[in-house]
Amino acid sequence: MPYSADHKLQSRERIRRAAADLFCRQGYDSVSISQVMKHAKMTHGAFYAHFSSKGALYSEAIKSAAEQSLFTRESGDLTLAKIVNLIRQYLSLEHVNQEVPPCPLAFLSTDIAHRDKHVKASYEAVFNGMIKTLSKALLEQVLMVDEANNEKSNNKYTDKPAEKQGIEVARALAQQLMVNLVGTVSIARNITDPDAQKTLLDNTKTGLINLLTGGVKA
Amino acid sequence: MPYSADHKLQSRERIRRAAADLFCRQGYDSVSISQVMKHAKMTHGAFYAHFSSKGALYSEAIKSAAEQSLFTRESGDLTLAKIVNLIRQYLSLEHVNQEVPPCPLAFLSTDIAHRDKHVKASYEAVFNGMIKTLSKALLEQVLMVDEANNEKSNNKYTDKPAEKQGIEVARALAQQLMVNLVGTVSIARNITDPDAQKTLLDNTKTGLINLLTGGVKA
DNA sequence: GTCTATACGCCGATAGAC
DNA sequence: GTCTATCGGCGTATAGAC
Repeated sequence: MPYSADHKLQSRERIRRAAADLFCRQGYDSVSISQVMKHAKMTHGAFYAHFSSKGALYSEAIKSAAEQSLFTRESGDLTLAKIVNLIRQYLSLEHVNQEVPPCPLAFLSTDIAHRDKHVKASYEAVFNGMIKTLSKALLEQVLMVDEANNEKSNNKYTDKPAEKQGIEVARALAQQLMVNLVGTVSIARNITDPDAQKTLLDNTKTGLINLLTGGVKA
Repeated sequence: MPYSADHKLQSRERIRRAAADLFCRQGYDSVSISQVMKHAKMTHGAFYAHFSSKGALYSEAIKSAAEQSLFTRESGDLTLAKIVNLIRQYLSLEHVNQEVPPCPLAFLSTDIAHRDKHVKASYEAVFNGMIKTLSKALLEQVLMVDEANNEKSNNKYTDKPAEKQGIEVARALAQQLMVNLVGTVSIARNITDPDAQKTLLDNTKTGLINLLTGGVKA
């Protein structure tokens, strides 16, 4: 056995990472297998010892991109302050310009819509994972805000236990957050005027921070 | 002159529309010129009498898609009620599934990021047009809401004329609106579970309507 | 302006040596 | 497992007849 099992895993991982980087940068069709393998320091022919097709690689690349993205890297024991920090990084020019590992949800969204169900399943899994992480972290915050609000306003959810209601609110909040992040970055990538780009990013930034820190301006 | 000038314009417009439809459905790379021309009831070779390259066609197709999208079709003399209606249509399953002419901003976003500056310029022009239309319509609404709020809360913008401040708020509101619409549809397209898809769309729907009709729940 | 025919290149996938 | 070499197909773009 001239090659160890570990060596194969390492090669596979190099391909996965190279693919994640290139696909995020150029999209599915504009990246060739030769190109990926070249970045992974191998040749074209070796590819099929690791993946059955280009589509299968794409599915893996989405997960790999998610693993490397700032979302995963910063999400250990998320506090509200950390979430705010995450928002700032996500909506930074560095992220839009891919100077940091980008979020596949924003950088590959329309590309994925044209692929098969396995690829979409990867996207969906990444999305659900982020929602889960976020909503769990937001739950505590939501309960605190609710408690504060209940003192000065009528509670229209009195027919439900506070905690169960909180979970729903937290999930909805997490979804709103993700939608705003992905939408803003998706659009900002196609805006060439740097001032307009910055305005767009900043606008969402303040909007989201307002949303999370109580929701209401006045 | 066996062909009238009008005939040429008609042919060009057929190509433009066919391209808009196909690009939105399949993305740039997956659509061939032969395919576009077939939908336009012509053959491959005739294409270059109308456009200089596939990229030039793409740039035009983005504008064509915008012209046909529900956003343009419904935006004559926008009232708040019409905007709410627009939001409902935009965030409908029919739009996500492209049973109505789709919004290129949501359906082509990552695809466009990989093309040249002319293509991006088209995207940017469409985006700016929509922001302009929306913010103009929202301005009136914002001023009304401000007036109402000023009676029961402190106005933190007292150092600026109300109208000028209103324009900025309206633009910010329009951007937030667009970001939410584009982000939600971009993500929802890749969600296979119909229930999760519907939840996502509905969640943004209520969030945006709350945002527009005063911003605050309580 | 539209047609048919074709030049030319690139890509995904496979075959077979080492 | 990785290499080199190649097959088969399809893409953009062009040439030239009508």
